[in-house]
Amino acid sequence: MNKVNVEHELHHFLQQKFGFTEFKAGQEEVITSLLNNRSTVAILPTGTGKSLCYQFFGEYTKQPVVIISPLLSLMQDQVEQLRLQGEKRVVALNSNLSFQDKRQVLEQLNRYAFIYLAPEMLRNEAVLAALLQLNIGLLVIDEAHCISAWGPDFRPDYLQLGQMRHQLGDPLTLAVTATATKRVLADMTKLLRLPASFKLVQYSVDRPNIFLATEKLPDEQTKKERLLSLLKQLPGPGLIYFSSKKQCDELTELIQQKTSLHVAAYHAGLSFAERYAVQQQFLTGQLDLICATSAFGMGINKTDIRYVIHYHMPQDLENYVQEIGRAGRDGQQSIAIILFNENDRFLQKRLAFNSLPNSDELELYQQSPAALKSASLESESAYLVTRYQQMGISFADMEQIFTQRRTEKLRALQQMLAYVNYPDCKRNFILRYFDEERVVKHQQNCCQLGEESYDLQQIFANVDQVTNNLPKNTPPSRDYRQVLQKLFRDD
DNA sequence: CGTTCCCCGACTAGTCGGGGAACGGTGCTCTAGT
Repeated sequence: MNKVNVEHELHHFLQQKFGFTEFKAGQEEVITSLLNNRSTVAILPTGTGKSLCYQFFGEYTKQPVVIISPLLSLMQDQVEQLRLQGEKRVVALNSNLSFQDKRQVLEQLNRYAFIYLAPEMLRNEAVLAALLQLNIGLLVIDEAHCISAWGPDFRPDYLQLGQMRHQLGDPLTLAVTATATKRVLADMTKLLRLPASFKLVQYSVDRPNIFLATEKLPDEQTKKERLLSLLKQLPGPGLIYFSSKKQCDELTELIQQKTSLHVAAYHAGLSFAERYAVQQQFLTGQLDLICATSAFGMGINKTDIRYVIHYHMPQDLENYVQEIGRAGRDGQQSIAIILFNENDRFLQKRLAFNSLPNSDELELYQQSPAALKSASLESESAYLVTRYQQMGISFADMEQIFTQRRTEKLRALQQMLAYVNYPDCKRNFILRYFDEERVVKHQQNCCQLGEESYDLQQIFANVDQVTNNLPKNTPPSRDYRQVLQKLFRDD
């Protein structure tokens, strides 16, 4: 079949199976690359329908697709979405399944077209054995930046994915993410052990419809006042990010008291059910804004978020771009604002340092395996040391790895601070950080230069059209209570 | 790692400063017992 016919057939299939008339940017390129049997890394901006790429491949080739996903809620969403599309041969193989259900799924794994699981699940030998029986058509690493961002100090099983991939017979692989610097891309390909011939499909991280601003405030009190005044002026819905659960709760309460906005907090201190309820209320428009920690956001498909405010700047620009990328997916004008106080830098510094075991800790654990064992249930760093040991990494190497990792984190934080203080076009700063050679011309509605003031009314001049102009592909709204009941019917 | 805040004792009756505590994000899985 010649190229034109193939293209025609892919479009025809897209229309028939998914009901779309056009591919979004990058989708066709990724799918074609996979159909040519080339492992692919896809760096596509948020909201471009990355999951369609592998869904299409699975449906088109009728081969099973295994998706490695970082979060249970993300798997849940994707499974539901596929079921809504009429695909019933889909399963999330995780700890939400009862022992019996899990055994049953594993015995009949070949009945499923799409299998979701977390990297930790691959440690389970029964799971690995069942996957080996399968003729995997495509292995997908969803949110693949997690390999580099979470693997070394938080989710060590991400570091094992390359070995797991090899054990599964080096299947055709697709790694997808919205953000990756050259260094993160190098981490991904190395840790996944991708063949040198892999195809890179990369689009700019730039989101031109998001105005970028940073404001320096002398103290906490002025910061709060500025936040409240912004909330009274900004069109919603919106999102505020915090680096502390405590302050996230406190500010949620303050906003409830001082404004008429409907607001809720979202962080890991809440139960799964509470988090799910908040998320659904936000998606269905019952909440005007969410105050959240970095726990919120991955896999959130809300197209009309108008602003993302950072009450605390994040630890690096990768996270920043991920977080502000949740705004304006409908393509309409949106804004990202960092409220910065000099003391905020210490908060991030603490977080960067304390997440990793220090040399005293390592020495203690090395001398006393009993101390390590008893601590590993409670202490994050002891758990990490245990897992590194299981991977066959010596204490000496661990010390080196953690030291290097700390240095990297500090360097990334320095860049974040440099961004906050950057006097020139912030958009260009981001593009440079992500190694893009392209330079954008600074123009109206791009960003705030230096510390000049910016005019919200002018930026949002066309916002009235915005709120009434929802995109056509909005998923059908569901009553979250029904879903919750379904999820917890056994409890 | 570094700031902030609170307590308390010391020199001289309210301020100075030293010590110490608090601050702090992201999630998977498995197990035992209900």
